[in-house]
Amino acid sequence: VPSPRRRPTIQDLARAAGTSSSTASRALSGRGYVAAEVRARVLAAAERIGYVPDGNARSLRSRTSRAVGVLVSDLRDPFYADLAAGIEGQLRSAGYHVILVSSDGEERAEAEGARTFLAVRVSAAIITPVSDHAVRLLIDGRVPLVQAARTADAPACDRVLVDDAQGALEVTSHLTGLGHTVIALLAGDTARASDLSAGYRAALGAVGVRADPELVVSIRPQAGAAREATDALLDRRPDVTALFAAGAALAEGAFQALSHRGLRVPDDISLVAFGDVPWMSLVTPGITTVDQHAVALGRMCARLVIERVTGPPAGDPTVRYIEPTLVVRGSAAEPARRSVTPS
Amino acid sequence: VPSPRRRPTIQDLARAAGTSSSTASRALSGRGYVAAEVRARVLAAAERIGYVPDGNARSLRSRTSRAVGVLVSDLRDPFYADLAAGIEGQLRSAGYHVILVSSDGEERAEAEGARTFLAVRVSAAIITPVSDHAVRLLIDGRVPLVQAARTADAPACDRVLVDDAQGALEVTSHLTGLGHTVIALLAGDTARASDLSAGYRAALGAVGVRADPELVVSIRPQAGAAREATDALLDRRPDVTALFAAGAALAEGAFQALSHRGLRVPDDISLVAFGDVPWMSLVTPGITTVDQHAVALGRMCARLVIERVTGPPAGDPTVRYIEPTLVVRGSAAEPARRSVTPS
DNA sequence: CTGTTAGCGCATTCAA
DNA sequence: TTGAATGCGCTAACAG
Repeated sequence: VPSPRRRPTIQDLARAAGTSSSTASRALSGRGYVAAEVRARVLAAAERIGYVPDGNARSLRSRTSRAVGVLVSDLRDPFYADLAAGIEGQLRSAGYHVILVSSDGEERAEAEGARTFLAVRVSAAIITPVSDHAVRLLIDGRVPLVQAARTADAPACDRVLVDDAQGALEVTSHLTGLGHTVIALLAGDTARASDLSAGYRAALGAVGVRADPELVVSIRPQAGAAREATDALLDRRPDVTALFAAGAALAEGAFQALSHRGLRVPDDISLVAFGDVPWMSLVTPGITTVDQHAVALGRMCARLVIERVTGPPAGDPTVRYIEPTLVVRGSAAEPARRSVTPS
Repeated sequence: VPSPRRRPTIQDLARAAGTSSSTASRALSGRGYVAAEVRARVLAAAERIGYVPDGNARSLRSRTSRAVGVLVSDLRDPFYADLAAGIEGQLRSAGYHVILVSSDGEERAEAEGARTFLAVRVSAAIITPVSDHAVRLLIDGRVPLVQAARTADAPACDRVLVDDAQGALEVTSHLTGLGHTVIALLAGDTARASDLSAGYRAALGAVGVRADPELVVSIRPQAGAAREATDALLDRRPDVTALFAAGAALAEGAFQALSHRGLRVPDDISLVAFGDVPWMSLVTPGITTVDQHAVALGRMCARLVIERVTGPPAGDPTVRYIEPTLVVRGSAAEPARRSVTPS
């Protein structure tokens, strides 16, 4: 049957089922009393005439929506893709749908995305903000908010964080356990850098070595920058025996720089990373790193946001942590005696 | 100022600007006559009181929406992530927002997603369907549709496709050009497989060799399956000198199987792929492959869908092609004389 | 248990 | 050029 020009409304449905529209509405939503027999009749009619409730009208009237805004920095980055996938799956199975914005790290796009969320009356939002402008906008608009994996310094709201300090501690300890003491840290200039470097310093401290500021370099979190930085670092400090690249893209750059220099991993130098992406298990040797469980992180964000939407009013902001896991592969080994240093 | 409990409506805005709500509406939308001075006053007031138009009310009344449904098979797959990123960016800059569903390849989720799109009255949809159920649903609902990178055999609609046959032809020709004739094809059991294998066969035909059916294996498009299949294939046919893994995940599995067997690439065997993902440029040697330009593909889908929404009524279904590009790295070389075959 | 009534916030007639 | 009136499709009160 060629469907009618106009989409069937609840009135059409009511007519087809021989009831009033409010009864039809109750039958569909399950709220309020409806005779079982009538209910069945309505459902059957809906199926028959191909009735699909209009979400806009529904939201308008009921002042709620099944939409959740999701704002990530860059969908092409596997971390955010996994995060988004986790969020989407969990929300979908709870009956919500996702409005997705990938800001490409641009403040402009972020703010625009936040405004979109306000406009469509999302019932909540999950974001990984680079600036706090978007956060402000959303909070001012009274949108329940959870921040994922970042701690934009500004206003307080629910967060789900990766325990960056713990992860960095573990992977750095792995290095010190192997005997390394001259360990360089390549960190991205993001909100997460301070926790990461705290973990790094803690691990060094635990074996009685003071972090050397010259070995800590902060750069844009991109492979190209990491390549250059690694090169420069190694020129300056040929005594480093291990490199901690605190991010998947950084590890990529570092890895390239190392190969390019003809340095063998881990024989000549050890390399560890933060964040697990496919290539790390494909190269030889595999990269020892820490898995941040991005999908699980996404799921937890979704769960938290649903609690906030369906649960009791406010309460204090919640912070939950995802415990990352050390993944030992082959890229870290005991330091070699490379140079002719007397000692 | 702590914003009021209730979000400002256009009535509040009208009051604040000293006009009627209809004038305010015209001032905001830019449709119809409004004195320049009044218009400025309204815009200023909107800014001041933090007015954000209610998208639901707007859609309900105007029977249009700025939402586009995007349904991909698996966000965690870099191809779909890139595709989604391309779509989202292009749509956003055209003033649309994205409702994203990642179906994880499940028909169930796909259909559910399609129903969501209908419910929220998206003005169009872009999908990579595994079954045609979702396609049907959307077409029956008169939703302008473009299919991305897949040709679900069922109903005709706009499509943007990767020229799979051409890409496969190029990469296989690269192999034959090097002197290979015993080339195995590892293909996923997807809608794209037939074009891919057509290109493969064409390349072989061009140098006068008939494709050996025993060398063509069709499997689930996953690394694990590819690992096993590669192993089995090499046991059966130790004479193959090159492997074409027609998909990034397949290439991953094949690569692992090869390393595991202690086969050196490309000295002992050549490997080429279809689809470019980060690890392919990080391993040594880099994997020779074909770049399908997923982001550009996404952008083109978005452009096409916008044309359909804003342009003249219908017209015949359009098909556009993305031309993939051969990326030569080091994983293919002249075939070695490995076995003691008497020539 | 069911039907009637009344808007949700907005864009669009139509008169003025 | 502006304002008053109307209803998009639905659900929440209320009365039966």
